[in-house]
Amino acid sequence: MATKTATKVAARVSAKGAPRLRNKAEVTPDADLIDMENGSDIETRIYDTVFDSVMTQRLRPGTKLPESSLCELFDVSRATVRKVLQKLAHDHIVELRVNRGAVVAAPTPEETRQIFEARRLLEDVIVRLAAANATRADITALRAQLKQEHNAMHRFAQPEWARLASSFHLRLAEVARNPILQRYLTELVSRCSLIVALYEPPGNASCEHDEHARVVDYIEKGDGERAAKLMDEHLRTLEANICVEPEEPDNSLASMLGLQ
Amino acid sequence: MATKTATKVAARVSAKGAPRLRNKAEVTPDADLIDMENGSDIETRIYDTVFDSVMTQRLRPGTKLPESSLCELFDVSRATVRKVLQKLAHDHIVELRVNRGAVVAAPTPEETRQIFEARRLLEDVIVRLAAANATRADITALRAQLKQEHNAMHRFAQPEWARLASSFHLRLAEVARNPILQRYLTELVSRCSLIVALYEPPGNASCEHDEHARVVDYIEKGDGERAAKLMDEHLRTLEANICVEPEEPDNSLASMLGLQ
DNA sequence: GCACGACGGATTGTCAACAATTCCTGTCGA
DNA sequence: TCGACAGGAATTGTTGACAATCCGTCGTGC
Repeated sequence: MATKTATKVAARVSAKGAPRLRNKAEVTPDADLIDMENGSDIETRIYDTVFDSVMTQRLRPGTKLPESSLCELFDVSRATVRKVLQKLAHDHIVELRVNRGAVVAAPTPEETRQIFEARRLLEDVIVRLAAANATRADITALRAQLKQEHNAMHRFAQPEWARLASSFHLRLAEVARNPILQRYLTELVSRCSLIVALYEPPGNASCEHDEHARVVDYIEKGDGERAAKLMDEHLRTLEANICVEPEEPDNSLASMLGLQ
Repeated sequence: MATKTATKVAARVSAKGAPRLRNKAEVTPDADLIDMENGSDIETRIYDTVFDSVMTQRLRPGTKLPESSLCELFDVSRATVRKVLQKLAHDHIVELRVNRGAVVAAPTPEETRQIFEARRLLEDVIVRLAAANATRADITALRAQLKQEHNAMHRFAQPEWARLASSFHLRLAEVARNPILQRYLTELVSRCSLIVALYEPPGNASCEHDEHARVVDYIEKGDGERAAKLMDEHLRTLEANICVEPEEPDNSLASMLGLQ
């Protein structure tokens, strides 16, 4: 049964992603354009698809990711899928259990505390850097991002909005002009999305739009101190809104069937 | 020629590490004891050996790491070596170029600036956490670590001392009680060692012992503010001591031959 | 004498088959 | 009715061989 569920979810993933490939020749032409770092096109595509599905909470924590399913979905060999899963595991997006395959990571309450603490401290540093380095163009770009976010919220486009709200924090890291800290924050933000998906009180908002806007205001003024303080409160609110009770192993079947 | 050099270096690596294995049965018995996370014993051994060789500067930046050499040195298949190299690449210890194999990473001047900036900011946060969370036992352990460091310095045991000096920073991160930040710092410290190996002014000391000791003093008093300030200066000194001139492509042959 | 292109060795990327383990399910006995 | 055990299907780990690519060298033409 678990297998069936995973397959169905994976199918949705592929539906969202680019159309299936028949062979390598089809994907080669435009590969160079997207190519970043070292990933050989198709690998980054698989990675990004899974990653994006986790960020938008279509792939929920604990979901199994069988190699064979991913193979036929993306029409690649197991070696390729395997490499991608390794990378996702290194980024703590999935958990790799020996001889038992990969599942979407499900952080424990203690890990949750550590992740949020690390994120608060890291964003504090990043916001100050952003306030020090922001150009006029940066502010304009951030405001454009905020507008998109605002629109998505009013359109009740939940997945889109969740993505944009997370994206705002990463854009801020861009302005800080330190790719290393940006990479660390990327990992933490995605893990936070994971946590929200795991412990979400149904129908709870993840990020207040106004707080984002006010952070940008302070950054524009170069007031890193106030911007950092506001961001800290913003993240504490986010953390407080998730109910992280140790009733983790419960929601397996009974609740899904509406019993209990 | 490059291949020859790499092989020679790798040979030294294996000489330092545990004795060669003939087959799997030999290593299985004590594997469970060392086993951490998910790595299947032999993989973590290869990883640690390479990692340690980089940290102690036996493997210099730019050194090639051919798969076949590592295969016969550790008596494993290419798939295993390949997995380890992927992991090392993810941690930015080696660089993986498509179709051209792995080399020990050689950070550019710009990357160097980013790494040191990230490290300074991260250690600032960590030191404050450590000051807030340190127990009596932690202080005792840190002092013991300092003593070892002191001894190694006076014995002129350079590689040992370099390892211990880096290790001190990581121990501090342990005291901060946040494994995530600790992992980030581990990555940054190892990359700094890499940089020191790349841009080292011959015979230059990497870490002042006294500064480490004074940081511990402040932490014992719970004075995170002063400890952080001191650590910041300490790291700025370290960064200032490496000469990162953009004459990177030059020192290839002329300087090696003592000409120019 | 020098630049350009082709060939061979070496190295890496990819794949498919085999071996080992786990999970599910059905049966037996108390 | 419940627990334990065993068999089989499904999934993962591993290996070896094959294909593609890169590097150094040689040869040819200008």
